[in-house]
Amino acid sequence: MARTSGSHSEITGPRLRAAAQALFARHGYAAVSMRRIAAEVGVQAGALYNYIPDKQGLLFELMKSHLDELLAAWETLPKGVGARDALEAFTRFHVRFHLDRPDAVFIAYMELRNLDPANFRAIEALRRRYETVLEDILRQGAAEGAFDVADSKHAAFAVIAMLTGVTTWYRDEGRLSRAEVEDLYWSMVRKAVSA
Amino acid sequence: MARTSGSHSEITGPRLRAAAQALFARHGYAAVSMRRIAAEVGVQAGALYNYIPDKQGLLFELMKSHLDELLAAWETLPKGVGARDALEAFTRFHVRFHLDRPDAVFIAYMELRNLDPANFRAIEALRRRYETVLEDILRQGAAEGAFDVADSKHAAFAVIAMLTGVTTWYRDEGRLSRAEVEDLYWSMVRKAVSA
DNA sequence: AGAGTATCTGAACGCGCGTTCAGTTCAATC
DNA sequence: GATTGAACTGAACGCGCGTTCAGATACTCT
Repeated sequence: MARTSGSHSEITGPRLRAAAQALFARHGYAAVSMRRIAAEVGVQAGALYNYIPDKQGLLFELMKSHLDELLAAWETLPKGVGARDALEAFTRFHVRFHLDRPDAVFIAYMELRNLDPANFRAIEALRRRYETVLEDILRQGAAEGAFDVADSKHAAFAVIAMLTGVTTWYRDEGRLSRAEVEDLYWSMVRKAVSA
Repeated sequence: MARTSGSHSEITGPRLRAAAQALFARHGYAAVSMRRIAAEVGVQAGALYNYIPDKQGLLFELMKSHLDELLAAWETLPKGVGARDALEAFTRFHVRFHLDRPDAVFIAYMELRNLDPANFRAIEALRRRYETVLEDILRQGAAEGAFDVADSKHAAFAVIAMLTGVTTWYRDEGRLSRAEVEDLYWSMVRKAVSA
């Protein structure tokens, strides 16, 4: 299925994921039916099962691909050497990445409890990897004396929570540009961990 | 109903709210059925309607009473006069209050999208009032020159997001005491807004 | 033109949902 | 001990759920 020469629509798979992502973000996984997703794509509900194993698999794939993309994007980002530069890069990267994908972010943070146990463990592991990125930066900076963080792990949690919160209020039509938002958060993060 | 001389159980109302709060926090509003709540209370589903108008009303009442309590608790808190002391009081109060009510906090932040429009507006207004408390503290501190925050409103959002994030990782059995957690967050908040 | 195949429809499956309500239970009151 | 009335049961209501699948459809390839 969905091979190199489909007869009807070659793009139903991506359209399905896009529709599910928007609906899950807006109404929540449990409140969105397969029929509603299908209607958005323009097919009957049964047709969706040519592209996904089941509803749970659809949720898992959305969350996994989001986190895979997050980690991959960070790893390919060119960055400096010092802890301070790394922290600034991380802060700006996180804000920018999250502002570009509000729906995926919302789902990744809110639908964890709707994952099957095995899927939950897989997603948690990816999330933990990302948290460790910041944790390592903070630890390195503390060792260098550039930062004053007594507890790198919990400081990392606090910073990520603060940064991710940007998605709850930022609107493209709003008063602040993305660059201004980046600056605002970088200013607070920089001071919060400073020696 | 539920007057001073009920025949069966005088305490079913509070037990219903407690059960619903725990289940909603754990599994989400849309994923919890009235029958499951009823089983937790030890009655049949129909009996619940002696205490609530409907499922939506139950969710609304949980969220509203949480936010009412939050605002009332802040307003009765004795506090100093300066912006710095007010910010410390707010920070410690917020962390303590939220650590004491993880389920209510979770629901208040995650089930907004399951509220009917009218209920949503009521809850949003209460939330906005609370955000304004911090916003005013930051603005006052900036005016006094004690803080360096260019944008009180968005700084308030960032600080609240950071503080509320404590509920995602804190466990009573964990390494840090509540006092240590308060100190940790106060240290970061203080520096983040400092001049 | 005909075969082959990816795709989708439309109906059906059993099930659990929120909510209602006539009837039952039971403690308090007279 | 009869009456009251709050509390609760148990069954029922229509409905939408996730999922399956036989059959129809429409495209590609020979």
